[in-house]
Amino acid sequence: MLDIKLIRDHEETVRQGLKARNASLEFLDAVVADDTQRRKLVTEVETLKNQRNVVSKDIGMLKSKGQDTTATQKSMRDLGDLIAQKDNEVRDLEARLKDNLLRIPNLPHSSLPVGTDASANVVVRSYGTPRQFTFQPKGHVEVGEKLGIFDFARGAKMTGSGFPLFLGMGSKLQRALIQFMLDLHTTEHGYTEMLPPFVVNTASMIGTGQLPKMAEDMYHATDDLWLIPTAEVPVTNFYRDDVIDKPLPVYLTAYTPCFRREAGAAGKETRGIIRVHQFDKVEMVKFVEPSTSYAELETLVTNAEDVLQRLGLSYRVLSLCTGDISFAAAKCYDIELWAPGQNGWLEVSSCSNFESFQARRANIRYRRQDGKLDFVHTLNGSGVALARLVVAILENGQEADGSVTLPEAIVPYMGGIRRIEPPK
RNA sequence: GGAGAGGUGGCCGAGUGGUCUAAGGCGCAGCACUGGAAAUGCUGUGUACCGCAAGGUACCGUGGGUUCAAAUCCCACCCUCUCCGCCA
Repeated sequence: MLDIKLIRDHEETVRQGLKARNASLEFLDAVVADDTQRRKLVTEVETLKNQRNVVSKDIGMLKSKGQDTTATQKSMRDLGDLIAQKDNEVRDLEARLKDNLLRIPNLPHSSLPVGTDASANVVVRSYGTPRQFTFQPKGHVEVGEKLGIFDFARGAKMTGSGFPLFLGMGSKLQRALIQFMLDLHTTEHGYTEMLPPFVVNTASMIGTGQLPKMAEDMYHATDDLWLIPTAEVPVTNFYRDDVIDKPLPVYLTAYTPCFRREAGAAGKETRGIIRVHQFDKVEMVKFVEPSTSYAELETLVTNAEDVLQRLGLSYRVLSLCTGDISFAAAKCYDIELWAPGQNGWLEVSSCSNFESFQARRANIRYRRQDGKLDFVHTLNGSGVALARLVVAILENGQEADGSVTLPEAIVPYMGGIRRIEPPK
């Protein structure tokens, strides 16, 4: 959520920012109009309330002296009706104002490349050199099916398409990678591990920015609970409506499954486990002092890169352009893994600085040096997303005989297994 | 799911319709006293919104309602604790 004062005082700047990211201006227009109207109305109704408070106090005093106050009470009843009526107007106006405000995306940071779509994203660095194959590398579906480590047909039978099912070494590999990443972030990068609920309430979804706009992209359960699309939601909401009582920065990390309806995405990358409705992910979340958030974003990205470097995978880091960053982000780096079977790049991490956008929605504050309360800056990044990581490991590690050599770093987590062999 | 108790400022806790402008305590900050400290004393100490300001308005779990006036009365809901039931 943008600061209403920023909109009030620098409307043109806000307008330019929204244009740069191709956002609709209709919500901004509505907010500007309602804000003016609201302030006028609030001033009016508060004057009336002051009148009522003063007179009511008098009534109390007069009554204690035994005087008759019937006439005053009658006129106050009318005043009360007027106040109630205006209060209702204010309430309706504020509800609409808030709802529209929640639909305005964050403003892009000045350092972003300008552009309308992904083609304007900029590669800021690359790591590793893609392996040269002596044979034609296969896609992960073919590799994995031969190894018997997943069974998409049965996943589709028990749930539906897009719900992958891992078996045997595939299942173990997922588990090993989760363990490996959590250990890395907790022991070397300074994060505290959390295992949060996998479903959250509506207030949490609003807090991180999924609602109200992205309701169609998520699974909504009974009791008004939502399946989380990312651990970002429960972990960031850990401090919702709180004043953080420990020194900043606070780093948290969590493994969770992620559930995404991917509404409208059918037909694109639907084969295998590249785009699915359920996947596992280790997420990193930071709560930081505003002045440090861009430096913190850089280290966040390197924390994610560290995972990939240790696994010996080739990747590139992209700075997303103004037209391609997500709703709540002010700046975002994507990390993409090289997948030889796809002959292309796979997004496995998205690291974003939300500045105070989420903190303002979720009301997450800290006490500044001068004693004043202020909103923190929040950041999060995948560290990293599974399934696609598995794709890269399978496709990069495949051998001519159909086996897959695993990255050295994961071997201890696999109980010493270095290679997944096809069943005899 | 059932029964009972409860939810008040950073914390503890009083307050059952009218100077509540929420007592008192703890904590914190400043000052005094002191060689320095402890102890003691004094002073200050919530948030948001409206307003150029003076000032005003709102907030006692949340949302409604009654009333001239609600922390206080009524209704619904949420959460916590205790016990019972069910249960991996």
